[in-house]
Amino acid sequence: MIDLKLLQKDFDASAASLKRKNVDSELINSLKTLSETLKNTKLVYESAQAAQNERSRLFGQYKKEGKSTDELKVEVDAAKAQLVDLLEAQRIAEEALETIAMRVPNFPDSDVPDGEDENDNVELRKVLTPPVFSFTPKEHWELAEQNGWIDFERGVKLAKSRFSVVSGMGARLERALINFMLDFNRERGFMEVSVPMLVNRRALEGTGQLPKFEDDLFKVDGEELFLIPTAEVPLTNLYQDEILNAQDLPIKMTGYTSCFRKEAGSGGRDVRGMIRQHQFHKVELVSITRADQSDGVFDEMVACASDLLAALGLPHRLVTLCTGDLGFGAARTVDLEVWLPGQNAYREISSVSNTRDFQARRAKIRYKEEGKNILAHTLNGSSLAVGRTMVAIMENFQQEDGSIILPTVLQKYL
RNA sequence: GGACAGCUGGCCGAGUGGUCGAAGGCGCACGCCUGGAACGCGUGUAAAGGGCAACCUUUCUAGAGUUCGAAUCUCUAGCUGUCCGCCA
Repeated sequence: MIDLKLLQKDFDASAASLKRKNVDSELINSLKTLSETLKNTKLVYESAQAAQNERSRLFGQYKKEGKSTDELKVEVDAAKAQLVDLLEAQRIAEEALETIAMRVPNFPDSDVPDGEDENDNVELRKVLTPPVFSFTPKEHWELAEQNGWIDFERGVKLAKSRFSVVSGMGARLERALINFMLDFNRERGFMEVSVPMLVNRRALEGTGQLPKFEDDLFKVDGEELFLIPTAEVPLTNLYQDEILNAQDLPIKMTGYTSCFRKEAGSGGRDVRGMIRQHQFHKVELVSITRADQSDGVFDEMVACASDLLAALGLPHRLVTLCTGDLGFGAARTVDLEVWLPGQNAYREISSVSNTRDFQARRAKIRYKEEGKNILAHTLNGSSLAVGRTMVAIMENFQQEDGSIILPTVLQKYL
């Protein structure tokens, strides 16, 4: 959630900032109006309540002193009805504000480039040179089927479309990648954590998936539980509603989970192959930091993911997302796009975001510094999406006969 | 699934109707002590919101109720623990 005080205090600048993220200006205006209404409503209620509290205090005093309370009781009863109405008005104002505020995205950082969509993202740098082939490189699904690694049909038989089965060397590669990634991240100072893959509504509100994006989530029937779309949700919410010691920060974590997404809005994109599945594996990085640490940790996380790709020998590039392509909770995001020879294109394999205090405000993650409670900064990044890494390995290291040479760093994991 | 017990501040824990936002302890911060530290001693220390000072409001798991007044009484839900049952 954005800082509503800031919106009040510096409305023009805040509104301009949100507009860069394509937030409807009517929404911004109503946010302002609603928070002002709430403030006024509260003021009225609170002074009425203060008067009532005083009368109740007197009541006790009169009883002790043996004075008559008859007159006071008439007063108290009269004020009571009014208080109920005022409280109800306040509740309505609160609800109205929250309904909107929880659906407003985060401010982008001021230095994030303006833009409409992914075409306006800005390339930071390229790492490693794409391989040159003496033959026409195949796309990964062809290679996967030829090598017997992935069985798309049987995945559909077991569940539905966008599910697949990985077997043989494919399954071993998947497991090797997960272990390699976790070890790599751990060596960079990220503590390994294993978390639930089902979470409650509160957790998803904390990181911003709810209330706005419920259609993208798989929900367990009859339970208030959802399958996680990313390990970012449980890892970040680990510290939900806690006040941390400043000296314990930054907390840097890595975790492996399966992720589940409905891919509701993805239309017919990437239906073939394993780029966009309902269930996929991902090793995630999450950090909780002090406000002054998050830029530094952000760079560490980007470097960690990029170095991981480099260690696997995978050519990739780093791009800064423009305002229009930025996610709901992100103030800034760097995407890592891996080179896919079969598609002759760079495709997203990791996304590292700094949400600043946006998630922390929702999830109430704070730290104590000089006696004050300060909202923490939370960051998340994939390191890496396992399925897409397999795709990249297949396409980049394919031979003319369709066989695949696996990266040497994985040898000890296979 | 059944029975019983519990849920209080960063943590532990006292508190059974009226200055209780809550004793005490731990932790933490500052000061004294010390060559420096530990120990010891002293002081301070819940959160959110509003004025941004005094102060006011809200919060003792959540919701509803009783009452002039609820951490304290009643009901419901959730969670935790223990025992039993069931199943891996």
